[in-house]
Amino acid sequence: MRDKRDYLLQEQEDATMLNFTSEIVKSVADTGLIEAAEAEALLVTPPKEDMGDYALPCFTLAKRLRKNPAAIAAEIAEKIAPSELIVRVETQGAYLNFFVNRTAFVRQCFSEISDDSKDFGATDHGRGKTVVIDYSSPNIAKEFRVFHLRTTVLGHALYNIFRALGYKVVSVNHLGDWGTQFGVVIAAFKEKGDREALDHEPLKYLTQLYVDYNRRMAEDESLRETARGWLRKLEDGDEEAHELWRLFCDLSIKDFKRVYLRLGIEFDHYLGESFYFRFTDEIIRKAQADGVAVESQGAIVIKMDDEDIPPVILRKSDGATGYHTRDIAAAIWRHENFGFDKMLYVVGAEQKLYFRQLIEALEKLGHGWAKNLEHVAHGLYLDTREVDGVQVRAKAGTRSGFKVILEDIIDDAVARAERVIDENYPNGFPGDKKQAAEAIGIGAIVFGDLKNGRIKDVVFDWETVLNFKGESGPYLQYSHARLCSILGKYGGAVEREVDFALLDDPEEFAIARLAADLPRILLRTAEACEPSVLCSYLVALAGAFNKYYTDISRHKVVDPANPARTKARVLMVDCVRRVLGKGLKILGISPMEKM
RNA sequence: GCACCCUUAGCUCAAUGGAUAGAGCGUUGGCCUCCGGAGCCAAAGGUUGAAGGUUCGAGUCCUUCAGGGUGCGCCA
Repeated sequence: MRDKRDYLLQEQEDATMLNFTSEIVKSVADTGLIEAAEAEALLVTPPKEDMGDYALPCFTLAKRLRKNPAAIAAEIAEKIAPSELIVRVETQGAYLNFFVNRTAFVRQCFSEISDDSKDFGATDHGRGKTVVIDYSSPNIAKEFRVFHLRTTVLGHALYNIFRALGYKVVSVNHLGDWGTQFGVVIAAFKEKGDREALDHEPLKYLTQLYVDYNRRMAEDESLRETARGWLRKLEDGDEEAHELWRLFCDLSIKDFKRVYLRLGIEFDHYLGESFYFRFTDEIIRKAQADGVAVESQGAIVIKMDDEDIPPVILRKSDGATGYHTRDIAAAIWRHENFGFDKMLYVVGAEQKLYFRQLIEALEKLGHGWAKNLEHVAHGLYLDTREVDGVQVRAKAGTRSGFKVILEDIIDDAVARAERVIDENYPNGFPGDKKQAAEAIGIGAIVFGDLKNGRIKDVVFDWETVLNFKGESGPYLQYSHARLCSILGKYGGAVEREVDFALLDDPEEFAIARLAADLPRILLRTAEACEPSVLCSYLVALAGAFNKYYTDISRHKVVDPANPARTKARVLMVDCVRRVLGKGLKILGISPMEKM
């Protein structure tokens, strides 16, 4: 028995990482100068390692106690006796700095992470709760463009995060498969449609038809009328219109699924707007009967409390239903069928007003649960281009002439990954090169998107996306592959009972602190619906390990001359690998074992 | 015109109201006899758009202004 304190800790089988913070909170609360809850909220990590492991700023106490904050800190410090977990308390000005028992910390951290009976990072935060996530939701008959990447990748990451936190998660792809655009596409196809071209590249061809007809429609009112006519026929159940619509939908979904498959995304439900059309008549009838909806300028609308906000249009003056009507029906149907506690709409920030209207309309219709709907707004992809010699930013879209097909971007990133593999493996890659390139290219694109704060507009920059160095998906994947490689070099099974006192290097403690943070990071990510939090965390973790690893003279992991230390370090490597791998999977990126 | 969002290093972005504002890219200079160089280290780069205010403490909260973006009844 090397250290009695370690023995004591071993008996606390269900100890969690939070023990360290709760011990600190308890010790300061015991002084009677501050409440436990307040202390917990104030607890921070010092900016520099030598200042301590946890810190409590005492400024807020100064006013209440009418004393100099530095004096208060000193007073508290004096009353705290060292314990098994907290070995020392120091003051620096008004800051109270705590130093933990690092061996105990490292033991607890790595024991928990390596415990296969527990899913480290997972919590029961969402047990018994259901969250519905509405994301991606592309429009039928329109190409899947780079703009869709944000909602698709964000929604998928949120899906994984909420699931990790114990929620029941239902993903819904609210396909844009109804509305005026179908009048346009059917009219265009009837006019000069080519079945062969359609079968060859459905989305590309349908988009062409749409763009072309749309442009001519702006100048020719009769074309507009024809399109409106086809939409009416579609809504009235006309057989020919319905048949064409079905064909366009089937071909489009097939194209979308090919992209989703590459991104590793599956939806629990593909329920487009057309599915909810059957409920809209009843909703409108009831809204009118209840006096919630009124006639206005030939349309049937729900007026908003704030007169400056335009009303929700349930039925347009031409008799067709609106986008809002189908979303109202969708929300009600989902509430009846999924019984959600929360529903997230992962949709661009430009639709903020739209969702505010939707929620208010649902509340007016008597659905109190509408307060559980949240618009998880994200920024736009912007394109930079020169106009009259100046760089301007503009929304990337078909109309502006900037057209980037998502699949083309994926292909380019994958091709780039393949080139890098060829450079690094002149004698051939030991494994499935195509598969590796696919995972790396997609990792680059997915991470390149998610690392941005979601509300920020993203300027699409090839240089950044295709640069696999630095803060990138491939950097994290590479770090993971290297961790795997070290374990492969070690060869044996990872042992969990090791001499933790041998992990006494400050860098090892820093790695443990980061690794131990995963559960807290996942909670923060979910609460803010902000996967960029998890992204920064993973970069910090990988960076801490890469730094440690590079100093081979001091930190050689596998060292036959020192078997006991090797075992301890191998456990640490395995734990970092587990945390990094878990984080990457949540983001929707493949953790590579070799690349 | 009105509403909402954004503005941090040359570029792209970080920073639960807390200590000296951090990364990456790019630039310059280092580091493979040894577990994978898609890595690591270092240098240079800042009046956090401007001015007030709240606070013990503001990149962060409030007000005004400037610049940019987005939206504003029958597109989805």
